[in-house]
Amino acid sequence: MNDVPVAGIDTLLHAAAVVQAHVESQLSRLGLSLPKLAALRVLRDAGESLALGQLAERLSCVKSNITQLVDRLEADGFVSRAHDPDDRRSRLAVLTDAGRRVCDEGSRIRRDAEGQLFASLSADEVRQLQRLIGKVTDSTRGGTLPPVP
Amino acid sequence: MNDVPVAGIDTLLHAAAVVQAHVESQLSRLGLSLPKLAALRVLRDAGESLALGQLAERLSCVKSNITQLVDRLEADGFVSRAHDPDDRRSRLAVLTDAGRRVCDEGSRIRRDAEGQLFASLSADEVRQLQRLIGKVTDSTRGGTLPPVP
DNA sequence: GAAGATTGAAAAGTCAATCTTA
DNA sequence: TAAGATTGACTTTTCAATCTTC
Repeated sequence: MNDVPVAGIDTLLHAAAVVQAHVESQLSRLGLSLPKLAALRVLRDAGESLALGQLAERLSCVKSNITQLVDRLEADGFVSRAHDPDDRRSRLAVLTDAGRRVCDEGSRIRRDAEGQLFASLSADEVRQLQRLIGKVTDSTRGGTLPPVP
Repeated sequence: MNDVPVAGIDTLLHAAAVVQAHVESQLSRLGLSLPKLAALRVLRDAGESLALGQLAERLSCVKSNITQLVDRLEADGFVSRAHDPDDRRSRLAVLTDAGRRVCDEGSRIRRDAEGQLFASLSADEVRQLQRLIGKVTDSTRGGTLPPVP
């Protein structure tokens, strides 16, 4: 009946939406989105190729999502699928030359955008922000808030 | 080449995902999601009904999104469409009895979840978090960071 | 012509079911 | 049977094109 905003689900979700939109507007000129860039970075850090299941695990998402994300990255020419010589069930996502280039450039753009977004915060404020966000994030884990079945 | 995480795009986006998932896991037993609940709350606060265009504006999203969101809410029985007597182009979204009930109950759930998520922060820490997030959000506006065309 | 709404296509995510291989 | 990947259905969002009405 009252609905007084106690603290800030909306504040947090709105800020995330703003930040995401800002970074993606910069990435879009490379034909990249944040999910695409994240996948390319995981591949690069893993040494150019990874089984789709591994990719799903490292991106903390479900396997069917990866199937479709790799579909789009393959259509973009940033990744190709290959057979796993050790297990014929498994498919490897392999970074192409174009994928490697766009990953490096996208990582630069992302880092610059991050710098811009947090430029108005002092180093101490950044640490504070990390700490406070961490307290919120952690509150959903560790039995403090048991998940509703 | 270096990719040192300067501050925290990932921290912020991850926290938002965690918070959203937490709240939606609680709302799901009512058949509600955050977008659905937000729409119901806007309707309730507007006095039970609103033209779809107004709804889009107050939810800060595009009109075609509202068309489909209202489709789903109508399928749920929480909203119905009506004709605008003053303008035959316009459609009104009208809160049903079930919609009103679920809006009230969803608002309670949302408020409780908010309390739980921020329970480990002191009142002062909550203010700090709001202030710091506000600085990040504001950095994308006001000419500090002109949008890339 | 411009405003209001809808439709169709796309990206990103989830889940459930299925198909192939181990 | 279980693991790996895909497919199909659904939600949420955007954009472009369209249709009706002003």
